[in-house]
Amino acid sequence: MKYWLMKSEPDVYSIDDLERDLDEIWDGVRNYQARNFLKSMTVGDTAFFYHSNTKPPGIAGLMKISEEMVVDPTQFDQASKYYDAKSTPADPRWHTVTVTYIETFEHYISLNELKDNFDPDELQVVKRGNRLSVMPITEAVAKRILTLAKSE
DNA sequence: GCCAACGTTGGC
DNA sequence: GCCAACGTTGGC
Repeated sequence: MKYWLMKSEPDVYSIDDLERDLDEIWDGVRNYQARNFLKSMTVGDTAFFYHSNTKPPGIAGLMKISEEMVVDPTQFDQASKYYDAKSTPADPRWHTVTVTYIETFEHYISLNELKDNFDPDELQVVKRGNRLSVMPITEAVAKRILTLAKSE
């Protein structure tokens, strides 16, 4: 059982969208380090849904991994901005996961609040200049984030 | 809108 | 294999 933080721009796809859809393929990741984390996810893992490029950025809720090693369909879709001409169905380059909605936090945890509570070493998202869109989180840090979400 | 950070591309 | 140019992310 592992814990993750996954970023999405709410203008593109928000936790409200996931609440409506319940399940969604986490497509469009085109960074190898992030992809490798996606490939190491297993069904039942927990992920924090982080809203990036919004005011304020922060953790909006919780989801779980419901399907692992999903081939990202957008890599074969020529109409998609995520189309990858170098990827073939026989040897797909981009794997991801399906996520399932768990809950939206009543208490949205802003990036500033995360910075007040965590060091960049233990929670990479508070590190200045961090651009990784999928990152692992230790169980201890995950528990502290959940405690923050239940406060106030 | 600015810009720091940093990943990717391509010439050599 | 190096590295400059370029593109993208994402906070502010």
